[in-house]
Amino acid sequence: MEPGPSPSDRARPVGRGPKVRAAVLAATLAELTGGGYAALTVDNVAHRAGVHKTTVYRRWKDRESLVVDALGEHIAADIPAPDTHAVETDLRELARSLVRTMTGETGQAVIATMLSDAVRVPEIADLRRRLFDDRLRRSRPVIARAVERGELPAGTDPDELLKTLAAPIYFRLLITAETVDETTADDAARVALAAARAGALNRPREKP
Amino acid sequence: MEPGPSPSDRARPVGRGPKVRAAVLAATLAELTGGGYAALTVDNVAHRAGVHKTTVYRRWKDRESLVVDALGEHIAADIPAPDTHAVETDLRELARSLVRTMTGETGQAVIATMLSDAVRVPEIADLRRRLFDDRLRRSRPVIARAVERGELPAGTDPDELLKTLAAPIYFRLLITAETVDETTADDAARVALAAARAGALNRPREKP
DNA sequence: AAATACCGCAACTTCGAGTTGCGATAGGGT
DNA sequence: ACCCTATCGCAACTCGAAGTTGCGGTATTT
Repeated sequence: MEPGPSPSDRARPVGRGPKVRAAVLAATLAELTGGGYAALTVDNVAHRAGVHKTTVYRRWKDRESLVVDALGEHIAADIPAPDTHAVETDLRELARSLVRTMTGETGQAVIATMLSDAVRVPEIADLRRRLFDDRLRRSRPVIARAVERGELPAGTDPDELLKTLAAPIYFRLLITAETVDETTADDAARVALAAARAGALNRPREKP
Repeated sequence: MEPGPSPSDRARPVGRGPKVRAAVLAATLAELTGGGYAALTVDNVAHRAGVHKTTVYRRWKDRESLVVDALGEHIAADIPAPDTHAVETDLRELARSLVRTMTGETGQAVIATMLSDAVRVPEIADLRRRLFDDRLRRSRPVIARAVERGELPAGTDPDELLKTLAAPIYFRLLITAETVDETTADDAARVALAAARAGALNRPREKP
């Protein structure tokens, strides 16, 4: 479509946009870390961004779209993908990295929002899946290398191993609400490694 | 205190209470399974319970207290505590039992609510902790018996083992949103057992 | 059958989501 | 430097749900 009424014409002052957008999204995340999704009001976000409520509604359809956008900006995390040439340390570093992001202020706000009532919004459910899928995709090579080095059984399923590594961390953070730190990460790494070495994380073998 | 104005007098028609209370709490849980915590309105609950909104507010301070009560009625779960005289089957049965309650309609509503914005309510955070603590307390003997039988290393930490057993189930249900069934339970049991047998779930040994 | 505790009803107040019209403003092209 | 226009601020709305209040009706127990 794109009518393109008069491509030769002048005047397209689209300069104020990005600044406002960034300020509002930052304010949204700040409000999420402060009071959570339920306590997030568009008015408070606007005030914090130094902007009027109407401006927010001109750029975002509703509160939910705003939150979706704000979370979307903060899932493109930079995951190191360690390569220490030893499974123990690689797994430990992966687990510690996860703990760092999950216990950070914004990380906690992000995951809490994604598990809050906002889950009813399909886009947010998608974001939640992508959040872990990204991490999974970038961490798979670490496991593959360990298998190639012969440190893990040949049939080891990278995804199963990585989920086994992450699960206890999420569990303690979300369910039992224990304090999660490097020790938790190291324990998780030790458990996952033991299970993998015992062949409990192998791909399901097809029946002969 | 209890003034007890005239204990000899007659007429104390306190009969209508329990019926209303039960109806409202059931309606609350039904609304939670239907639309979640955010979509729960007192008016809808009242309608479903065949009761007027005012009546609800006469018995509960606000929406949150109502939800706290409704969830509280449904955490006194009946957990079997299997005893098959073999760790493999005991663990498998524990995991399967967890999967059953978590994938049930009310079970999902309960856990979703406890992770929703209602977490800001301290009572609900307490309930969430108690929810797993109860299960932990009743399952500990199962592990203790396995250790006594020599099926698990002497220093095995029951709580660590049970958390390792439960974590992947919660994880797949809450984070990756995979389908969770008996296979998931059996996999979790296999992984936890392998880790325990490798001594990765021993109590932290004091330094000599 | 009568007394009392409980409930239904309607009419409030308050607060946040989301909308609208108008006037002010800032940034880009010339 | 100047104008043009997209964008923003402001105020005044509608709407729905939380929570409250006073009055009159109903059920339950003795």
